[in-house]
Amino acid sequence: MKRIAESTVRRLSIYLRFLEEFEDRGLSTVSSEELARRGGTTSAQVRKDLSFFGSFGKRGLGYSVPELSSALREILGLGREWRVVIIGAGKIGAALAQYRGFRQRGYNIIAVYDSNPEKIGRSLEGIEIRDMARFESDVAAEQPEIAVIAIPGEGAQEVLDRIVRTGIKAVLNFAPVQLHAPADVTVKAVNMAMELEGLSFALTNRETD
Amino acid sequence: MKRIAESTVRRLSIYLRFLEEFEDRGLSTVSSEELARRGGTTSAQVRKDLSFFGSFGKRGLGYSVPELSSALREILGLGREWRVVIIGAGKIGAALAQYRGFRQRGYNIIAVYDSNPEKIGRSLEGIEIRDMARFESDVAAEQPEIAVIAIPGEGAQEVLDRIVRTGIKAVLNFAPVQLHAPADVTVKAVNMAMELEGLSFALTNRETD
DNA sequence: GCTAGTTTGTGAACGAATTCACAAGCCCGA
DNA sequence: TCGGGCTTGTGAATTCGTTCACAAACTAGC
Repeated sequence: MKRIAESTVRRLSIYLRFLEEFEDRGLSTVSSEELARRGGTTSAQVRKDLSFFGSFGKRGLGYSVPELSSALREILGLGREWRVVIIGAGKIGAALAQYRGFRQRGYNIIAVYDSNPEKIGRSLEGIEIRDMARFESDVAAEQPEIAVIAIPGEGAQEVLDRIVRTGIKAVLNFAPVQLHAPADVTVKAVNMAMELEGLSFALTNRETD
Repeated sequence: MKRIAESTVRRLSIYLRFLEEFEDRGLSTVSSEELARRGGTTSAQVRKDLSFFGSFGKRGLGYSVPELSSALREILGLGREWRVVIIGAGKIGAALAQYRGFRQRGYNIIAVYDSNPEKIGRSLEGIEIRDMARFESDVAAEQPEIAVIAIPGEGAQEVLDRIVRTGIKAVLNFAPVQLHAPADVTVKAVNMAMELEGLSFALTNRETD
């Protein structure tokens, strides 16, 4: 398979969200034009994005909503359950544990880890908070595919190193630091500090162009 | 000024974070090579990024840490205070309100808004939860520059429309939906559902290339 | 079954962002 | 004060992603 741009994958997520909405409303077909308008892009972009994965539409008619959404779900890896562990039972970890969108899309949170004895043994929305000391042996036994880092920046690289050593290949990082991992491990960052700076940059450099 | 790529601005944020770390450690100069290694990019990229804004280094020596970090802070709009309002006092809104990194960098949360009578009048980490009905008149009086949307997807576009009508030009969106705004309003999205799908895509399409 | 009207899929053209490569400039030690 | 060793700043080359433009393929109405 040809290398797919990250921007393409992001747009596929967006298209899927609209398709699910259309599915709920019982619409049967949709054009690239319609998807583009909703997703804030162009119809050519939509068609090009889809063309990397195959040919899903009918000329003159558009795309079948159920067919395309099922194809996108398959492409995005939503056709199966994923086991997820969260590291850090602070505010962010807690907000993530309760987020319903996770389980809904097949991301199954199997445990939250923390080092704080106060928190260990309690539960968050029915999910057990476990001692971080157990992390490696638990991963060996339960084989989660995805780890979420939800701790402050200082310890984050160290935790990532531990995650990498267990063999987990996909990490979502909420700590506001740049992390380093081997090339075969995918790390995505959600960094609101960076987004805010993007906003103040835009506000600051507004009329100067 | 020439149009600056979003990716450039993101990297500037990353560089700044390292520079602040170096400042704390009392280091006086840094090379593009060092910044690149830490930031996961190349030295040429670092120099090109900076070159859009001026010439900050000394050939043969590198960049002065205090000078470059102060220049980056200025560029990123961190040389002043920004007034921020959060819409939504749920889990995400609460996590944001308590996040210390905000105030630290000059983002001053002046209020949280919600429509739930149970929550109105209470406070989150010392920040008042106000009735969403007051939103427009409060904004007119207090002139916040940045609004954060921290509510579920369904009401998000409607809230964005209200924000836009007040004249606020910068919005950070945590709702997992694609929002539409006029071109003069900058909307940044933090969408963990999308990031997760990027991860499961990577896991799914790993060895097939 | 034929024609008018759509909409896809995709090479080719374009534009944007990254990387290369090197002259220019600076520091330091002799 | 001169030369060797670094490191910046930046045009040019390259790579990557988006947009254009149109033939191919389908529907529907007559």
